[in-house]
Order: sequence, then C-alpha cells, then structure tokens
Amino acid sequence: MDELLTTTLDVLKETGYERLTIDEVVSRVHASKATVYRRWPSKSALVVAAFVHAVSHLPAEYDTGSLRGDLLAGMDDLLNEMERLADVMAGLIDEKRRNEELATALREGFLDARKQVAAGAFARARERGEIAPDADVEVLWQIAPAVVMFRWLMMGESVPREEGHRLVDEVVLPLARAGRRVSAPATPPPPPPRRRHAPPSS
Amino acid sequence: MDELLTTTLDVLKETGYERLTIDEVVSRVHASKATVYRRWPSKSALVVAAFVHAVSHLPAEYDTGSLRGDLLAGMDDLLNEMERLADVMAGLIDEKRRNEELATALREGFLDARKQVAAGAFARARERGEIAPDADVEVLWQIAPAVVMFRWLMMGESVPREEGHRLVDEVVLPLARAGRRVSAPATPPPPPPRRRHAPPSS
DNA sequence: ACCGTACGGTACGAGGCGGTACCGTACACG
DNA sequence: CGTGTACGGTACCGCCTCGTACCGTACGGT
Repeated sequence: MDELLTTTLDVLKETGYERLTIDEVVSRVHASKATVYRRWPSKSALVVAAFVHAVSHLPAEYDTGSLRGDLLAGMDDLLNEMERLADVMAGLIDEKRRNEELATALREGFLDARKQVAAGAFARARERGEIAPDADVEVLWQIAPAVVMFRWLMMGESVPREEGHRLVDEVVLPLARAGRRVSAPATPPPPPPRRRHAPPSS
Repeated sequence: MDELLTTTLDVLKETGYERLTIDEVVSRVHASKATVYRRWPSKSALVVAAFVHAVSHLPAEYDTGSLRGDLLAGMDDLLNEMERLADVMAGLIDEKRRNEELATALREGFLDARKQVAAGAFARARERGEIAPDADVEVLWQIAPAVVMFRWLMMGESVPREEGHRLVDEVVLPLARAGRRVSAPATPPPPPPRRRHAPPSS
C-alpha cells in the first residue's frame, strides 16, 4: 500500500527513526500491524521502503541551455526536496550508521542522483566554454547541498529561495568560472600557523 | 564526575541518543545509576551536560597575521573537532528537534563559536585590505563547516587535512577576495528555466 | 572514635514497543 | 453459492529501559 509508506514518512518526519512506532503508523491509516508485517519483515524494512519510495522519483534532469539556468533549476529542486525531507533525514542520519540498506538508499537515491545531475550540467557548461576547464566538479557539486543541509539540519532553519539563488550566483558560478587558480595576488606562504590563543607576543 | 560526562559522550558516539542507556554508561565507569541521578535529573540532562562539557573548551582564537593562516588554523580545528564529534552530532541531530536545551547548547557552544572566530578573521582581513569590502561573511563562514559536516554526516566519510586545506585555498579564499561581484562576463539572463525533463526541443 | 555524606550495587515498578498469533469478516473469483 | 485470501482488530509475549528505593559501606572531618 502506497499510503502506508507515505504515512510512515510522515511519522518519521515528526518523531525520527527510534521513536517511530508501528502502532502509530497503522493507527493513522486505519490499518493493522498484521498488514504491515505481512508486507515487510521488520520496522527497519518498512522505513527503508518508505524512504526509497520518497526519493524514487527524484533524478530530475534538466538542460536549460546555460549553466546558470541548470544550477538554478537544480537549486529549486534541492530546496523543494529539503522542504519535504529535511526532518526525515534528521531522523535517519543516526540510524544510517547502523543500517547498511538505509545508508545505500540515501547514497544512491539522493546523493548520487544530485551528483549526477550536477555533473551533467558542469560537463555541458565546459563544452560550451562557460567554465574553466580545470573547475573542480568534485568539490563544486557538494557546495550547494552541503550549505543547504547545514542550514536545515544544524541550524534548524529553512533556506529561502532567494538565498539559494544567491548561493548559485555568488558562490558556485564564480568558482566554476574561475577554476582552481587562486584568484588574487597570493599572500606569502603564511607564517607558521600558531593555534589556540596565540597572540604574536607570546 | 568528569569521567561520567566523557563516558557518556563515548556511548553517545557509538549508539546515538535514543539507544544510549544509563546502565551502559555507568557500567563502563564502575559507577551506579543512583550516582547519575543524584547529579542530573534525567537522561536528557546528562546528555546535554556531556555535550556542553565536550564543546566548552572550543572557542579557539587565533591571529596568525594573514587570512589564509587564520582560515587554515580554523580548518585544522574544525577537522579535529569533527573527528571527535561527528558521530556524536549524528546521534543528537534528531533529538535536538525535541530538546530545546540541546539545541541551544549546539548553537551556542559550537556554531556561534565557529562563526565568531571566522568573523574575527574576516574582519581583520578586511582591515588589512586582503579581501573585498563587500565580501559576504554571513555566507563565507558557513561554507567550510557545511562541506565538512556534509561529508561526515551525509556521506559518512572523513575529510583528510589536505582536502580541507584545498577547500580554504580554492573555495573560501577566492570567494572572499572576489567579493559579491559575479566574477566573469555574465551569461545573459537565463532563458526561462524550464524544469524537469525539458529538452529544448519540447 | 564517632558521624554524616556520598558512594556502588541491586531489586523493582511502570510503561513502552517489536513482533506473533489468532480472531471474525469482507470481498473477489469461479 | 462456496471458497480462499487478505484484511482490521486485538490480545499477548518478551524484552528493554527510565527512574526510584533501599541496602551496606568507605571515608573524611571533628
């Protein structure tokens, strides 16, 4: 039943993995525990199935003709997905360390999908000459998801669309265009970085 | 007892908040549950105290004389802290949504501390003329923690020091020097970004 | 030598939850 | 109309874990 999976995701969103109970899920759907255990062998399997179901229609592919268009579209997509899934992920991050299937689902269903989409956009941009040939795609693709998830998960706040777009225009795009070269007259090799409460007088 | 707090953190690291039990903690310390409950009113209070204790000696302040030196020192600090605390945070992210004191501890003890240190480094750099006057510090300070935590928490991998330094040299520093202006001949205002499987031919 | 305090140990209560077993029933199919 | 399958409901088992109560004891101050 589709409804069981989506409701599982709702409960997950509210309570996290450990506090989610099968009883709570079935009570919202007018189903019975027996029905759940007829279809999935365990709570863990149910949750994994619910997550896979939620990210299964993710890999949006777009080709707007410009890198900026592609990145903005990807950002909108990311922000939408986070609105749906940020709390879910918060509730799964810890369990993922113990549950190999869950870790795989998150990696393949969410992270790899985003990476592939971004990699395609950068590849096309490179062919068009929009970005530096040596742009470090392996780092670039991570920045937007990292900052957005940092804001959602660690700081507990949502990211408005306008700010997401600024992240594209003022961070990702400039970096992609500049490539790896350090952009300005480099400071001399830094003095040996003394750490922790080290005023120069010491 | 200091030992109770550090051991609590150890257990937290291994099992996460929900699966942490007082019995497990005291069994490792040769203490008794009574001792715990004499000192802290609940499991939740113990865990919050353990986390606060762990981040209490955090706010490293350094002034190496150059922005690059400051940022590299901050990055080393961040990587060290993540080595200690990544699993702990994974085990607390979900609980933080329900536990206001925990959320405060994480915000004030970890995030704000890092932000202040970074803000100081950028302010000094601006006075020295090392960076653009309009550099967006509010975004810049987040990038390093965001990417590092993304790698630890979402991708489940550690970040080698060399890669952290590249993040400083090829991402944060160039952005700070360039400021907000878009770095290269802007692409024309993008064609209306059509989303989701939209080849130009459609 | 006395006493109070804090300790480790442990037994216990109470509630919660995963998972199973067994109802009676509704509905599709032939 | 007969049959079987899947369902909702529910009682139950076993286990876990928070938190409390009550031991006997070690130890430091006076």
